Amino acid sequence: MEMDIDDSCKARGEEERAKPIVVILMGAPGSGKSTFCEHVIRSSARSWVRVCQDTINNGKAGTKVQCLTNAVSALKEGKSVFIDRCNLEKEQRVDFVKLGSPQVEVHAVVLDLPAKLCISRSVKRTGHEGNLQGGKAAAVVNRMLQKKELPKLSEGFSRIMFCQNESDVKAALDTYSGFGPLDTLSHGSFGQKKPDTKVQLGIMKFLKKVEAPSNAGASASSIQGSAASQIIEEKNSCCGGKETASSLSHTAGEEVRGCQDPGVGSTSRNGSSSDGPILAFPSISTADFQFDHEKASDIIVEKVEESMDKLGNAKLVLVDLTRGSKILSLVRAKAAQKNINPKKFFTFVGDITKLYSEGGLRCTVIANAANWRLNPGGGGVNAAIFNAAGPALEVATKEQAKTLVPGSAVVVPLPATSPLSSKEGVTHVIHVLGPNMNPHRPNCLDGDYVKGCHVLQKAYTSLFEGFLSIVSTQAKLSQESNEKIKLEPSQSQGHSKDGPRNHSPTGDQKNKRDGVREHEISKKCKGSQNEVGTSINSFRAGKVNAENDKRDVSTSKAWGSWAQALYHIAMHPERHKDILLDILDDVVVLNDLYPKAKKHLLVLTRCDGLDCLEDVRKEHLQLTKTMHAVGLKWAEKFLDEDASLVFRLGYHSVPSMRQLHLHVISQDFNSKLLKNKKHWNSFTTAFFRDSVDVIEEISNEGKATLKDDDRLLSMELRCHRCKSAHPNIPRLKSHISNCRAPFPTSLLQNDRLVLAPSNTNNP
DNA sequence: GTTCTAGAAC
DNA sequence: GTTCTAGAAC
Repeated sequence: MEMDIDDSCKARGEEERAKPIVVILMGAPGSGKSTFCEHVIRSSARSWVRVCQDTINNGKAGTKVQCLTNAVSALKEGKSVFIDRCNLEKEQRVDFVKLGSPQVEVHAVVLDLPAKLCISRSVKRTGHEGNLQGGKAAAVVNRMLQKKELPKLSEGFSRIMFCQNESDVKAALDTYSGFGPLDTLSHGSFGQKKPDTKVQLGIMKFLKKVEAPSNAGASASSIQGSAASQIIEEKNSCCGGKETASSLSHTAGEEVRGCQDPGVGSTSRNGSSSDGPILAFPSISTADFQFDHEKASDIIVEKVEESMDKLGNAKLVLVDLTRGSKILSLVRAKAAQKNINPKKFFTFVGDITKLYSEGGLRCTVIANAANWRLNPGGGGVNAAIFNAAGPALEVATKEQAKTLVPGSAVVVPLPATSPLSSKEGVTHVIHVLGPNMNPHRPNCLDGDYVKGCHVLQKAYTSLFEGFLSIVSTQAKLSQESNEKIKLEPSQSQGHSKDGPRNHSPTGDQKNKRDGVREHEISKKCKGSQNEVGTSINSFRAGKVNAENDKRDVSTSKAWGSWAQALYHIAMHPERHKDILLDILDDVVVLNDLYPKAKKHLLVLTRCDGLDCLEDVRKEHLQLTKTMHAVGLKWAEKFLDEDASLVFRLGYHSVPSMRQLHLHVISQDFNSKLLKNKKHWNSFTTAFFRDSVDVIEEISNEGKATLKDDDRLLSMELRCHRCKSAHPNIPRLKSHISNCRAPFPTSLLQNDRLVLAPSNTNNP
C-alpha cells in the first residue's frame, strides 16, 4: 500500500524534534515590532533569536546581509528567528523568505496599524535603537507606508497574520507566546479585514511588480496555497525523491498505463517534482464536443511540438481514461512520426484526478476541458476534476474568471485545502475551453472545421502558455532560493569586514529615490497608468489567451541588472548628457553603445512602465508616432551626409534591454560589433518589427504583434537583400559587404525603408 | 592548428 | 546587452 503525501509527511514530522521557524515582522517604525518580539521571547517555551537590523552591528545599524547571516546561524542551532525590520516591501523581505525550507516554515506577522499611531509612537520615542526620533519620524513613516506591499502566501509564507488593531496584536502575541517547540500552526492567511487592494494596486502599478495570482483580497478565512509557496513546498517536499529521466523514457509509441504497472508507478511517482513539472491534459473537445479525432490529434502534436523548445525540464502528458482510446493512439503515432522527444511528451492512461495516487505520476498542473461558464457540472473530465478538487476549486476559479471564450484558458492556483492539492500534489488547474462541434452544446460551430481547428489551436497554445508561465515562475523561485542559500553567508563575511558602508540601499535612502521616481511618473506618464493597471488585473486574473494576452507570461519577466542601463538613462537623462544626442519631453536619443551598423541609434521613451513593445497599447499610439518621427528626423539627417545609406526603424519583439526603444539602423550592418547569429537575426528577421507596422497595428488593434519565437533568432544566416544563406557570420559579413541586390519588395513597401531621394532602391 | 559558435556568467 | 571560453567544426 502506498502512502499518500499527507501520511508520509506526518510520519517524518513526528520523527523529528522541534522545528525552528522564521517569523518575519512587518510594520512601520512605531508599529511595535520590537516590543512584539520581546514579549514573545519572554513568555515562549521556544528558543528565539531576534534579528534586528537596527542593532545587529554591535548595537548599531547593520546590513541586511548581516541579518541573514545571523538568522542562518540561529536556525542551524535549532533556534527560531524573528526578523525585526520594517520589511514593508516585498523586495525587502524576499531574501528572508528564502530562509525557509521543508524543515523551516516562514511566517509573517504584519503590524498593519494606523499610521497616526506609528507616527506618534515614533515621535515620542527617545533612545529608539534605530535612532528614528522627532519630527523626521512622521515623514519617514508616511513615506514607508506609501510603499507598503502587504505580504501574500505566494511570496513563500506558510502563514500570515495581519494585525490591524491592538486586539489583533494581542491575539498574535498569544499565538506565538504559546507556540511551543513541538507545536504546529495552521497554514494560511489570517486577520486581513480590509484587504488593502487599492493601495496595493497603486504600488503595483507604479512598481510594475506583478506576481502570480495571489490571495490579496481574499477573505480573512481563506487559506490559499498560492503558486509560489506550493511550488517551493513541492520542490523540497518530503515526498520528492530523485527521478531519473529513464523512468519516464517511454517512447512515444508506448502507452504508459497508470495503476496497472507498479514498476512505472513506483519509479516515477516521486520524481516529477525533482525533475521538472508535468502538465497532464485531456484531449480538448474530442469527447462531448465531438471534434474530429484525426484533426484534433494533428493539432495536439503540432502544438506540443511548438512548445518543446520552451519546456526546459518540464513535461507534457496527454491523459485519457480508457486504454486504447482512438485519440491516444493517433497522437502517439503522430508524435513518433515527428520524432517528438518521448521524455518530454508522452501519453498516459488513467484518471486525471488520480494520477499520483493511482498512477504514480506526479503532475503539478492539470488541465480541465472546461465549459464556458466554468461550472462544475456536466460530465467527463470537467465533472471529475471539480468533484475531486472539492468546492475550493470552484471558489478559486470564480476568483479568476467568470466565463471562458472558446480557444482560451485560465490558470487557477489550487488552494491547499483542496484534496487534489493534498492528495495528488496538484498546484494549479488550467481550465481550457475548446471548440464545440456538438449541436446540443453552446457555441456549436456547425461543422466549420476551418474555424474549429483555429480555435482548437488557440486553446492548446493558451494551455501550454499558461503552463509555461507557471513553470517559469517556479524555475525562477527555486533557482533564486538555491543561489541565495549558497551565496549569502560568504558574501556577508566580506561585507561585515568592510563595515556598514556596503549597506544595500534601504530605508530612507531608497525611499528618497523612489519618491523622485514616483513624482516623475505621475508627471510624465499619466496616460500609461491605467494601462499598466489593466495588464496587472489581467495577470492577476490568471487569464491566458493565445490571441491577446501573451503579456501574462512576460509581465513577470525579471530584468537583470545589466538590462537596466537604458531604463536608468530614460529616468535620469540629466545624468547622462554626455552620451545623449537629444533630450526631448517624451524621448531621448542616443547612439547604440554597441552599434551593429555604420549608423545605429536608439530613440528611448522616457515613460516609466513601458518596458518593451509588449507593454504598448493604444494609449501609447501618440508616443510611438513621436518616437518614429524623431527617429526619422535623425535618419534623414544622416542621409543628408551620406546618401548611400538606407535606414530601417523598428523594435525588437523581445528586447534584451528594459525600456521601450526604437532602433534606427542603417542597413549596411557594417560593424565589427555585429558578432553572432542573434545580432543578425534580431535585425533581419520578423523578430524586428518595423515601426510603421507597429504604429498601424496599435492604431487598428490596440497593440503590436510580437514575433517572439526563439527560433527566429537562431535561424540560418541569410542576406537581408538577396536572401542567400551563409554558413557563418564571417562569411555572411563578407557577402553583405558586396551584395547590391535590391531589397526584398516587402521592405520597399509602406516606407519600411528610409532612403535618400536619389537612392536607386527607391521605388 | 585555427575559426567559430553557443552557453554561462555578469 | 557583452565577455569569456570550451569544444565543435573545419
